[in-house]
Amino acid sequence: MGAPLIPKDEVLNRLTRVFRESGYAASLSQLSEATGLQRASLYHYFPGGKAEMAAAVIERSNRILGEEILAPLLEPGDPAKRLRAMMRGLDRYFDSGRESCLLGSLTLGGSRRGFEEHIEAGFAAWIAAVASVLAEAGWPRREARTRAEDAIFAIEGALVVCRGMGDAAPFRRLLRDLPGHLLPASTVAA
Amino acid sequence: MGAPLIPKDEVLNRLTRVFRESGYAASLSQLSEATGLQRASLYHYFPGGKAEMAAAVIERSNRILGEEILAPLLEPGDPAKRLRAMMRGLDRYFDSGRESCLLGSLTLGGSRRGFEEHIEAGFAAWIAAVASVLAEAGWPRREARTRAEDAIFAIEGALVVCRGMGDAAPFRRLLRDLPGHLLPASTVAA
DNA sequence: GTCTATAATAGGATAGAC
DNA sequence: GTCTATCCTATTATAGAC
Repeated sequence: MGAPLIPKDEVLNRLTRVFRESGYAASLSQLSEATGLQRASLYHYFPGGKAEMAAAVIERSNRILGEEILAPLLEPGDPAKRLRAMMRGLDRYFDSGRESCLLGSLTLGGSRRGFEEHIEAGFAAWIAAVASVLAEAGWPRREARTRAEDAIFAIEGALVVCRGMGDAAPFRRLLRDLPGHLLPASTVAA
Repeated sequence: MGAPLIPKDEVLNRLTRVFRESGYAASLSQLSEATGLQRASLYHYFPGGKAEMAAAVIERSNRILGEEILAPLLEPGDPAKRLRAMMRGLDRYFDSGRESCLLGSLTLGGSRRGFEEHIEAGFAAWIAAVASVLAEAGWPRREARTRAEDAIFAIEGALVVCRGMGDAAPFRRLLRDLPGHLLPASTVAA
């Protein structure tokens, strides 16, 4: 005893899995089992308990979203290609529709717990990044914004429905079709 | 004591509210408070406990979905008008984006509880009804099906994102725009 | 059909040894 | 940094009176 069993980053990975699957209803038993750490050890990393674990997991998830999925959107180059790069990032992140969205899962259960602003920020950054590419692709600002919202709606909804239907295929189909639906007609083939 | 305080249908209404908000993580305390019935009285109506309450609530919700929201889609008349009638039904059902989707909320938490097929059936009926109208409006069967899926994705996703952002306006905007996006160009103005 | 009372279990969190 | 042991509360569920 004394030496870390796994790096804190790996602890966060495993906590994330549980929160994605169960939302804030995730129990300390589940979180303990997933990490291989006893309850008390989790409190060493997160003195604030479950609320702090959830907050840490969201903050990190938002950082990864920005660095690994939204980053391609902000680089120079063909907007259509960048959009397709984001779709590939999402396919990986959501394991082709088999994994839930952490932000979406944590919206359930209403009452205040102190990480609402992180959820809001995550969705906002995602929408803003997509809107920025669509504006660059030729859409007026307003149109780019609503199309970006629609894109995130479609992705989040596909995850919900595919979970409910027990079939992830429609999620993969959506990722394939989305760039063509979002871009102006003239740039689709680009 | 002995006489029913409220009709069973009203009990189901109130249970539904809680499950929509909290998913299956809803506690018996919450369900008891929402109905005004003690735990033991809930077990009188639902001997199978929480799982039976959830199952009853979904079955009834699916019936209402069919009768009050999908019914307009299956009547004769202009497809565009019928689609807009469904949007009005959804606006009511989801309280303009302020209320969550019961089916979506209950997809969280992974493990088997015996009502997965009701969730699946609810989504399937919804998609099939929309696809049927879109086919009638002129789309080939395959195209009608994928557009119907996309419609349900958008609605479910908008509910999730609006919950996360604390702003229901984008949901109302989506309901306004959807018919125009779903129908063939020639029929949009009809 | 509703209640009070109770049981048994699981939940979140803390103290303190090593 | 991890553990065992413990605390208190909440949870699900049942028994039985009225």
